[in-house]
Amino acid sequence: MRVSKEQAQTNRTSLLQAAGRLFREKGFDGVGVAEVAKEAGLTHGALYAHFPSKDALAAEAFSDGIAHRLVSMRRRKRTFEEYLDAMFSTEHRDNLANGCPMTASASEIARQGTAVAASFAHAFEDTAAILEESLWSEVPASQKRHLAISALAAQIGAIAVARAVAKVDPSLSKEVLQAVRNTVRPTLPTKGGKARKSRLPRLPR
Amino acid sequence: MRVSKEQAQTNRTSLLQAAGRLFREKGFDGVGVAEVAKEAGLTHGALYAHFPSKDALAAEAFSDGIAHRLVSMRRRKRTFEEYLDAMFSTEHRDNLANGCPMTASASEIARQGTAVAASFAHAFEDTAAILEESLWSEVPASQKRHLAISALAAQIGAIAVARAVAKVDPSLSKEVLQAVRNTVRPTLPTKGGKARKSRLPRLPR
DNA sequence: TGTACATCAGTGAACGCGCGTTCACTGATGTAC
DNA sequence: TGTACATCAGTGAACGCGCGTTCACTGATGTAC
Repeated sequence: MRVSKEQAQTNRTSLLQAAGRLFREKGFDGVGVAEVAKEAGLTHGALYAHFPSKDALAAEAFSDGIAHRLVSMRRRKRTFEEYLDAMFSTEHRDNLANGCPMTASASEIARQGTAVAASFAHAFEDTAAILEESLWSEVPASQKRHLAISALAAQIGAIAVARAVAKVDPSLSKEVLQAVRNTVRPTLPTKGGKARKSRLPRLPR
Repeated sequence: MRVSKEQAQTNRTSLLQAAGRLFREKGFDGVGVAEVAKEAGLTHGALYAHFPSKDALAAEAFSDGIAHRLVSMRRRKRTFEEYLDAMFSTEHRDNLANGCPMTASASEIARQGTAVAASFAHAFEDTAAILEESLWSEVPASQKRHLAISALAAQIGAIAVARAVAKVDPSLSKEVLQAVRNTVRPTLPTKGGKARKSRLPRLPR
């Protein structure tokens, strides 16, 4: 039966959230539309009143998931090092459902439709831009984008590997996170002596 | 009808190769057993004379693909920098079919069975060990494993991202490969002055 | 070496199943008078 | 404000389809004599 416009909008949001979470946890091919609808408290038929296809749902759920992450990153600003701590943490590794959509689906994106790929590209650029802003002023401007991009891409690999081996070799899993985390930490310009690895001045709050 | 033992062995190998290639190209869920069998010149029923299930086929095809890569890496030794050149190349990015199985399936491994995950863990350790040996003696022994692991994991992320955005933003795709490649290059100990980024003495052949 | 027979890799029809999608229908919502 | 009616979000049965797996059968291979 018909529902109010507010209720319809709420249902649409529920579908997007359920889809985002389930796709992150089980992959695009690992979840059916019926499961998504059920999780949102609806039947599968209702889904097609909101989205023309599963593909369209996937693309929109991905964008939506990223948008929420960007908002929360911008709201509570952190230093580059603090972002690294969060990105390479075992908590992030173990939290598929609420983790980064890019990280969850990285190797599957190339096999999805163009809509999902375009969402991914924008998500990557936007997230890298936030990371770039978090780098303190000591880092030469010319290197900031370079650093942000490589930190983000390297983290996607590190988390994917850490998740893959987590059950089978937990110590390797932690080792990978630590190794990559240390590698992407920027090297500051030398001051007469040897190069310093960053030891973090905080951004003004 | 029955075939000779040699032929049966050949067919088994064909199945493994076809499975490896197709799974790399389209993902585990993107290929059916019928397609694998057809690619190997057989019917789907024959597959079950060689493997108990699709899962078992996937795990063995993965191990087999890695084994072949390790053999070819060990045969033609390269320096660490040469490995990096190959790993972060656009050729590797565009060659799903013959690329690294770990890179092709990274974010899907955690959702597969334990057999595939165990194969992945061994593959990662073995590949990292070869990279570690390729690092020239100037690098402190204590850092070698660390460097090898982070280069490998970071590369998996870089290639995944580069593949995801290749169609939609080719210049970002190249930028990611270059940025991560430069980041994982080891920093040599300083000699009185500033730190040097590696400029590559060759391994003895 | 030649013959009879057991073996078993490979074939292809058939199985149940869950998938994405469609559609006739329901009934509360929103609207026109 | 009250009534009649059009709208349309949501339901659930049904669609065709391809999936992984099973199995009775085939016939060349391998083996025992």
